[in-house]
Amino acid sequence: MAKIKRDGVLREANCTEELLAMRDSLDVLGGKWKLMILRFLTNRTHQVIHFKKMQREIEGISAKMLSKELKDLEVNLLITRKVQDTKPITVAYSVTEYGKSVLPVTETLVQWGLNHREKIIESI
Amino acid sequence: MAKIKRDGVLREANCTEELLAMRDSLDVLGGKWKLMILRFLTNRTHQVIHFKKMQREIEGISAKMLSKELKDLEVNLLITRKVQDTKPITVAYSVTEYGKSVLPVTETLVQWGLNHREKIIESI
DNA sequence: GTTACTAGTTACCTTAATGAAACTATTATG
DNA sequence: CATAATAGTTTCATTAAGGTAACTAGTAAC
Repeated sequence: MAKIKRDGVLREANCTEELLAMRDSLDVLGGKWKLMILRFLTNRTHQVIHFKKMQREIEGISAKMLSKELKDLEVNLLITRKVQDTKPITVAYSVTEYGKSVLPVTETLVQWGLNHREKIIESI
Repeated sequence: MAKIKRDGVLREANCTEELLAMRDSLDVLGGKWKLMILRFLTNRTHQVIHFKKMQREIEGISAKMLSKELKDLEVNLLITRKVQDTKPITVAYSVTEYGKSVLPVTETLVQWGLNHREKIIESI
């Protein structure tokens, strides 16, 4: 296991410390939609993404949940929200550089999900 | 984006497909405790892990939740449960080989959590 | 003036998730 | 006989999560 420095001394990084780090991640990224939204936005950094577009393309999410989750992600500096002076007004959402740091997480989840589906299918 | 074969033709893997895979992962691994438990067990494949030990070392989990989550993980073939004929009886839990396939997921979450904590601290 | 689009918000409701504490059962120790 | 350890289960309660549908507000097209 890795060594880390704390309280001025080197000591063994114990499992507890790893679990606490994971708890931090899950507090910020956990729940049904946050990682989905981040993945969606990260896949489309070359496009302007509006609220309604996300609601249409992220299957199953309601306006209420989308609105709430977007606020949470913005507070944690993972996405930005920009009102555009169009008529009717539109709001452009995009991932921040920091938000892009979540990509390895969503990538492992996508890969695991694909593999899991294969495993389920071949077990029938 | 990667190409995948479906319906006998090659077509572009769209975001929807990635999101569906992630949805599958979250359905199996989501929630407050499952990834914590898997990480804990994966870190201790060289030890025998009993119910009470997990309850003591996974901070904040109750007997009820631990019991329920362990059942879910067992159903999905991610862990095994073995009753040992000791007095008092003990039950040994361990990750399966398939359960170990979740390691990349927990690893990225641990790393992201460590990085996130740093970022929070330096932003004060 | 009615319909439709944008981007949400609000109220109401149901279900899922979680927790605390008490409890069962077995066996051993003092 | 009381205490303590194992591995949970059960009951009761609360909180969090999530859904539906109606609604606001501004603007434009028909």
